[in-house]
Amino acid sequence: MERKRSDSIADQLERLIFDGTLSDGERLDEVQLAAKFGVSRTPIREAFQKLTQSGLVEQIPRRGVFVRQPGPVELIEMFEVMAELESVCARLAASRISDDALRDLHDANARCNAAVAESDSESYFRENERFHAIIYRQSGNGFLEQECVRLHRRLQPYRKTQLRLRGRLKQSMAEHEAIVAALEDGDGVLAADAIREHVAVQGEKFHHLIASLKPAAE
Amino acid sequence: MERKRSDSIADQLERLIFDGTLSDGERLDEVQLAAKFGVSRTPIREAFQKLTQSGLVEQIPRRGVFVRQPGPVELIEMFEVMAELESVCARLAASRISDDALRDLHDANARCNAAVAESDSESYFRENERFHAIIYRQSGNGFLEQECVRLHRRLQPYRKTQLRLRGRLKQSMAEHEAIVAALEDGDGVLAADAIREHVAVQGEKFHHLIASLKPAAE
DNA sequence: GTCAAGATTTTTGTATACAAAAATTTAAAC
DNA sequence: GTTTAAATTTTTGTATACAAAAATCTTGAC
Repeated sequence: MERKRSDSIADQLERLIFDGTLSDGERLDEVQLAAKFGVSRTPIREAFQKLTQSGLVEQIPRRGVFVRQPGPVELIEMFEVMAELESVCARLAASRISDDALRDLHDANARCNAAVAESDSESYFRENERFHAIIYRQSGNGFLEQECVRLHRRLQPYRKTQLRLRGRLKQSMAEHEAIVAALEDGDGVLAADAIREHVAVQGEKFHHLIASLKPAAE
Repeated sequence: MERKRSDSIADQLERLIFDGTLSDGERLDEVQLAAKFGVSRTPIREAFQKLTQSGLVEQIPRRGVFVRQPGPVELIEMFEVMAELESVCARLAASRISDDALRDLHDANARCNAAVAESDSESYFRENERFHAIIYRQSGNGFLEQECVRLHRRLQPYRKTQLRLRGRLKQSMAEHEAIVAALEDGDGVLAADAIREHVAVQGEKFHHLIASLKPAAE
């Protein structure tokens, strides 16, 4: 199953934070969680450190750990950074991308389209992730790729909220096509601008979404 | 002194890795280090996790932790990403920067120049870091700022090798001036290009440096 | 009744003990 | 002499025990 008990626990806690079961500012009790997971405090504490690393949790010495849900501002900021990082990937990839990778991009797009048609959100996200991962890889910079994957993964749960926005998916696919076209032309600037907009708009949409949900929640 | 025993140990191990006392691929023995630091295995293991997070060490389950010095390729990649991130900061800062911040940039530059004149590398690095930190801050994106500080800190030890390169510091200061000028003009594109080159050249210089050292070492 | 100081309880951080997995050594078979 | 398999030793991962710090509760003074 998992490599270590603490890894499994970290994953489970991560999911609980992502889906909102553990809300912002909530304190995570070591002994309580230890009992819940049927382990001692040690693996729980190790899991806490992993979560601290991902920024999902804040550890205050001698006080405990608290879940740290990024607020709207931080999320917008993260999407902005994601947009810029992907933009860099695209610019670098434009001159380095292989024909195989271009074929893979087309393939991922085709599968994405199919998923949209079938409203299969699960496979949509899988193929969308593959699309972006290919561009990261084709930047030719392994460290950049790593950083992109890390941030993409961290933003994943917030990306899902976009499914609710009517017409967004279809437009998103059109943007994918434009990005691939720019890469095929080897036009780095165009590809960079296209993907920056593509990602940045997700952050903005997300912003509008939560802004529109706010009044209803009160 | 420190918040926790494990934090202090993590810092000390970090320094040992940075200065090369602990070389690449070397295995870190828990009990040995515990004895050396006069603590139990627990804080050592916590320190390991922190180092894993910073990428300085690799943890292989059931096998142990191994020092992971970034190779030349990875370092070049990291400098490239740093250059792009700072470039983004400058572009965003150009339209958002405050007069106070511009004054601080001039001030940091003046101190940098003074440090160069006195060959005071300690204060040179402090003021250089301040210069870059101001630009990160003025991007107006807190998350971006955080990521920049993180990467800057990680590259710090490798930046120091540049002190050996004759004339580099003086040129570097001229580049700083050009960056500030572009920011004062509110020219985001120019500022972005200037700082990208400024940082990227560090990576290249570093590359040349290690390349020139390689044959001598054999 | 309110506030403060001390005592008690929690809770975190560290040490130690134990279990399971990997590495190493030893021994036996060919 | 080499190779392989079992036994021993190391070493990691987890549990438990203990100490110190923080939080909470209690009690007493005003």
